[in-house]
Amino acid sequence: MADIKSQANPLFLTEDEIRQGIELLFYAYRDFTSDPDEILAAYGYGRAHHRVLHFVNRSPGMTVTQLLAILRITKQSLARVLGALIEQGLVRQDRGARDRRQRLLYLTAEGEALERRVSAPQRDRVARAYREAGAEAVAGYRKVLAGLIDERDREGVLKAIERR
Amino acid sequence: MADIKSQANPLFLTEDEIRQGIELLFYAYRDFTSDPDEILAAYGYGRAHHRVLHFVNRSPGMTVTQLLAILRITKQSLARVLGALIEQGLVRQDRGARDRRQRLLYLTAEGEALERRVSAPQRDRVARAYREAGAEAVAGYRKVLAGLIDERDREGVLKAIERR
DNA sequence: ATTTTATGTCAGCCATATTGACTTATTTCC
DNA sequence: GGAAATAAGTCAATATGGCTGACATAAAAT
Repeated sequence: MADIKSQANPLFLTEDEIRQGIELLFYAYRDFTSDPDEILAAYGYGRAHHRVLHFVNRSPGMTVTQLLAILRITKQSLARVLGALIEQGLVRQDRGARDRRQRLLYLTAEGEALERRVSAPQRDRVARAYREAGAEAVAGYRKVLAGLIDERDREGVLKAIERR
Repeated sequence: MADIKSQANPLFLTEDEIRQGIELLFYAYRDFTSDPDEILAAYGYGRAHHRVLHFVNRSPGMTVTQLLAILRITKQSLARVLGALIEQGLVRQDRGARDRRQRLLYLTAEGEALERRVSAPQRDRVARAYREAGAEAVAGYRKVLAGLIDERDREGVLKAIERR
């Protein structure tokens, strides 16, 4: 039916097809992160702050350990970023009720406002790409990206993403 | 036919669907870059070196200006990385024949060998994800990622990626 | 009671990026 | 032919976001 060469054939993947898939991911990620980066720079924050705002907003009450596992950075690295956000009243910490060692993380109203402002163009970008590509393409996008995640924690990540 | 809620409906995108698309990209990119990072660390190189090796390998004879446009970094940032690769015999520079101001970039045999070694697990990861997702999903993946690229240079990027 | 876990903190280091200023060689344009 | 623009390189200073190692405290688990 379709031109064989132009189709991604699952039984015969050329090195070139793979390379294209790699480069597309590079370019998409490059531009996908550029919007928040620009906005945050004006506030004196960076990409690392955005990631914290995003995931705390997404899972209010998450622990520091959970956040570290998601970001895959050391607690010393997180400390500087998280400390700044707490100090400036964008993130709040509560002791865990069940486990009082834990510090549960929440965005303050101000933190939520900044998160929304910073992620707005990023959401718009994804929404536009989704609309233009169509529902079927979006399903494929999700399927392939999920397959790129390390297998050992793929299930957990997908569960976390889809939870609600 | 299918459950409406589980489908990405192009006419009614919920904020949650968008957020999931954002997070999937974050996780996929995080793991996608982890393989080369680990290998390169053993050689005393970093992610920036890998990007140079990748794109010079992909487009032998490209100019410094072209590389800067792709990476979206300053020439001072590139200088350190590119300088190290040249110094250690992984990248070679030739004067442009048409424009002698240009320095055309090529990988040496050694550079090609390292590029292959470093990108191998990354290629394997993408190949596996492609095979498991199937041809239709791959087409969707490509469509959405292309839509995430800045519109002003989307056409140029796609042309560059698909050229061969 | 001991060990493990969750979190925090100090200190030092490295990689990657930035801005700004300036140089050299070459091409392009008038 | 001369001025302006372009391609590339370089020096200096700075910021950001990571890292390792060492150590401390509180609370939970064994």
